[in-house]
Amino acid sequence: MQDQRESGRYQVFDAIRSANQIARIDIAKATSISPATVTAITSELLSAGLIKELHPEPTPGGSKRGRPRVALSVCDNAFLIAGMKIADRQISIVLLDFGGETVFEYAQPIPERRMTTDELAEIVRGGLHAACEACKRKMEDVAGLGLGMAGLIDAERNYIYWSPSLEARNVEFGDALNKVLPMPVFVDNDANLVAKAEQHFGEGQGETDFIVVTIEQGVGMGIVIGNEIYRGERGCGAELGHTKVQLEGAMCRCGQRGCLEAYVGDYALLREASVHGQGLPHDSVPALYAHAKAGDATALSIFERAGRMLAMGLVNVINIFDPKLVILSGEQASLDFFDGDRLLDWVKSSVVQVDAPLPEIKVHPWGDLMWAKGAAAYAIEAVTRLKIKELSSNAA
Amino acid sequence: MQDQRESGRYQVFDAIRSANQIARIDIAKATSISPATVTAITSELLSAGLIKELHPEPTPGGSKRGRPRVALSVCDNAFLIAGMKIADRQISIVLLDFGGETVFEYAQPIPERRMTTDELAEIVRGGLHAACEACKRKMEDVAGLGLGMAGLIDAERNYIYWSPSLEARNVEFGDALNKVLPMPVFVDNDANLVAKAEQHFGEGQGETDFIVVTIEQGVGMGIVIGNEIYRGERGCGAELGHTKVQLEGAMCRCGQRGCLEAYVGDYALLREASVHGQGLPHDSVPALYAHAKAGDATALSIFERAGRMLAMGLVNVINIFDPKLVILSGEQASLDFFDGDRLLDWVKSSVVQVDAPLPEIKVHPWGDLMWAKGAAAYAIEAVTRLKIKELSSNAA
DNA sequence: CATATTTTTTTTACGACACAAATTAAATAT
DNA sequence: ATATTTAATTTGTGTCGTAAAAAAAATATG
Repeated sequence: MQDQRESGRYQVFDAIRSANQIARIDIAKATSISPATVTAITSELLSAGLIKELHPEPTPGGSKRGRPRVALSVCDNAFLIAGMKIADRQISIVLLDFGGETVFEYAQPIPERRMTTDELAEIVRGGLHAACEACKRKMEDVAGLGLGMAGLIDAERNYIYWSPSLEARNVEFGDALNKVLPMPVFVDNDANLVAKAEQHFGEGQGETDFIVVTIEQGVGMGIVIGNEIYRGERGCGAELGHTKVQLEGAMCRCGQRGCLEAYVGDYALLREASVHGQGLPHDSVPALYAHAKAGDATALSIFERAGRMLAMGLVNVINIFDPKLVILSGEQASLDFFDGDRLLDWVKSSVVQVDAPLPEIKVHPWGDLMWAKGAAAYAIEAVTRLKIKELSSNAA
Repeated sequence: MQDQRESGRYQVFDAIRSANQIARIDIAKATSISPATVTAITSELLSAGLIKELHPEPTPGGSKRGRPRVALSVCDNAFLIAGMKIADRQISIVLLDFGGETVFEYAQPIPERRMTTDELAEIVRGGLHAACEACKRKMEDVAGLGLGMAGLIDAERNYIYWSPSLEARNVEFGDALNKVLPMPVFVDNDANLVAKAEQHFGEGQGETDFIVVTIEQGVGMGIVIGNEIYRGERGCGAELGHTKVQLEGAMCRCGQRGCLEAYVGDYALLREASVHGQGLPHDSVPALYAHAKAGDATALSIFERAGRMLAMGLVNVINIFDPKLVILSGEQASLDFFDGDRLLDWVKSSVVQVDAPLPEIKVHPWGDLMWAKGAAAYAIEAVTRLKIKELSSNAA
């Protein structure tokens, strides 16, 4: 984020991780760093134990003759990384090795939705401890923890302006966690972490600029510009869900009117159903959706309007950012509610028309664990940066 | 934009320009480059004629004793730079010296609004020629021309997807201009150029990240992130005016419905007035505004609704970018129409609420020439980069 | 089967660059 | 006159990345 100094080392390492396994000469090609420098850097990373040589050499892309290329890969067991998502009623934890492979998954219900800072910190500690126990690792083995939660969060400071999980506002949550956890912790808004997940494991692999829109209870957004999450001045931008789509519009749970979320959030759909009465279910979106599927005109119109509003939000994002790629990310069910194809048609007909290809819009359904994986990806990045910084200064 | 290689030289040069005059040691402090390197770089720039020593030494910040600091400043007369804005009915041209001081201003009516590519190129050439004549300079003296116009423009390619000034779509306007002009030309969307103008001459001086919203016939936006204009993938982002603020809303001149511009553009205001009849003027916004000022309830409500819609647009920008600074830029009259203070109150009450200072919102009225000055600032940047690149490669 | 060929990796030598430290320059204070 | 202070320049050093050369490790060939 701040300094691009140890860029060489980081670039090389990144090339290795994203390629999974790659020979030195291909690293040179991919990064346009000279082979000589690649040798220098890799030998350093090698002796630091961050990467390893794959000796059986499963002939990656090579040719028949000549010295065989020896593939490098990140040393999976160099560090253990944890990612955690704090949701309403449960926490999900994933443990990844340093290469990004899932080692263990774990979930645990939590008692209250809102807690004090110390209670929540204890929940985090306890959850991580339990997960480590369950897979017979020590918590001290975990080199970093990424933590995702809803709310307005300044990731650079591990600071929480507000979160539905916390009673207090303006919490130095990083401090509270450092008191009970031995490893560095990295807190971020969950939508940003979905962006990280897409970048490392999903549709954003290899892309330097894209936007992720998450659809669940609310609507979130993660903005990736130049491989970095864009966070704004105070770290609380990308609030697509509270973008206004109607002057003096529907009441949102944030207390303001006309927010996108007040039209497409689950509570917004149920609110409409309940007002109408007429036997429509108003306590479960899937149930309501079943009625729509069965052809109930009212239910259909509820989903249709919500979809149009969502399309409006997407259009605004595209008109503002002119991104190369937009990823619509959420659970399969949530995506179904809005009927991907119809949604995309609306979007395409409403963006500023240019005689150039429209931004690509990919729909990417995925499950609950991805939140935690995104958190872990964030932690892997941070730990890598730490370790490489250590390396650079040790060398000096 | 692409490579940060000759960063040292550029940083030093930039420090000199933005400080107007500054001693070497202060450059070192400001850029945290060592004095030794500053000496090396400045002597290079000096011998290239890009900067000069100010010998009378008007004691900048110095102290009493010791070797007196000698101030450096950019060599104003190193190059002559031109900026041009193409508007509906006229072109405005400004000639700046290399230090950013205005040398000459010039305006000229143009016959048609829409023209063929070659006609418009000829207008540009003719206008620049006339301006040079009028101040007794040769067109060959102009080292670069910045050109601003409305429309969807890919600045990096000098390519115009669409512009109200051109009959054709998808025009390689850079090529057309290169055929008739001897100097390099840099074309950009006018809203981006207002951002450049704010960055160099206005409220954006010294800021690395800010957003400029322009209010005139339409609504435009320029996004500055990390000192660079954000342009998006195809170079046609930041279309705030065509952001949707109402589902299935009012018809916009772009052919779509519900665009912000369809509520706050001048034609939108007049459309409302004309529908109502009742003696309200519907061919001049100032005239309509006079009625509002005089207390006409209908006229008032027209401006009020437009203002609320504009506030909605600003709120969306803030919720998405969480910027440090937003500059509202336009002619005094346009800003009056929307009543700055009331507008800001609406905005402040509708952004996502965080217990952290809100982004600063500055209102900056300015005149017609600023468009052209922004275009010139863009050209100065580009020419500087060219010259410093030349320097770097000549040294090698 | 020795030798040529090909391809990858490592080593070597060099040029860029920026910096710290030392030096020089140019003024004022005593 | 000489000391002091401050600014600018010079000098020598270390880092960094590269091109070119060398080495390594395989296959092809007569």
